[in-house]
Amino acid sequence: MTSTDPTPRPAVRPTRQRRAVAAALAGFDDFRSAQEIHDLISQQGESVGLATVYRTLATLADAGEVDMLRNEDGEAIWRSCSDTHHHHLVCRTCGATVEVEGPAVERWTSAIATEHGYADISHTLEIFGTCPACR
Amino acid sequence: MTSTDPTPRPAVRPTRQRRAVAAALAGFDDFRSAQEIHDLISQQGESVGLATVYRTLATLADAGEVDMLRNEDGEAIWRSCSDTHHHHLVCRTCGATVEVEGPAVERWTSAIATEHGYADISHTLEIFGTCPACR
DNA sequence: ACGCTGGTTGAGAACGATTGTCAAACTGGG
DNA sequence: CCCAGTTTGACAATCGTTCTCAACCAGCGT
Repeated sequence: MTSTDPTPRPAVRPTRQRRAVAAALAGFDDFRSAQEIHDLISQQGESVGLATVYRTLATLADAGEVDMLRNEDGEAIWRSCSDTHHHHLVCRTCGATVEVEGPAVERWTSAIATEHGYADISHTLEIFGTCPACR
Repeated sequence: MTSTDPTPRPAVRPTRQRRAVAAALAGFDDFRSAQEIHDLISQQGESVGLATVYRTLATLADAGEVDMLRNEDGEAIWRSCSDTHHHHLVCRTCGATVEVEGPAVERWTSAIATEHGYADISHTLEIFGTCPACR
């Protein structure tokens, strides 16, 4: 085989819209809803459809380039993230976010899961509180 | 004071509808959506409006008598629960649920939060996996 | 540079969960 | 039995998110 390109070739094209979303994500470090991100893009003079924002965020989330989690109302909120596994400490008033790591927690969850015979484990852990500035 | 009834008097009345929701909740031990609970009630011959199911579930959740969490689609799902603080190990295939407790995790989250100056802490922690029966 | 092919986009409709509205029905106390 | 405050239900209204589909654009071979 003459390097028959084994990769399925995702064919993700670098378009103006995707750049705009990436730029918007780079502009803040707390979690924002798709609507807010859409608004931010508009304020930056760009024009990107809301549906496209959703599509792009979903793609980025699949690629592991952004974190997506749900706030207490069940809305999806996103932000760019580091590539290591971590969790978040989020201010429920202003949204200020701190990435935290807890090896012990990771160990605990897999131990618990194994103990009950569960396989293929994943978990969600988010901490909400009021940050110093908002108290 | 002659016991001037300092409580705002919640006046939660035991109605047919509330009993029906409670009965439905007692009928299963995994998490179900409001719609599913509503359907279950119908199948049991009772007739309760969907809005009432939502209202009742919200009330029960406030009272701490049911757990409410969100599945991966962001939908709210409920089930009756024990009264101690705990988390869940949920099978992502069949929904089988195990309540788990992790004092260490509770301690860790509050420690992390305090360390960063966050107050009034709450947290969510759910573990998803494939149960023995579904493997 | 030109045209083709398939990924991408946008506007708006469609959707589905959840909440709000408001008059009618119900509950418990007096 | 009456009254005042709760609760309910049918349905409209929200709201976040996804779908639809024709127009558009990027990369590639010629």
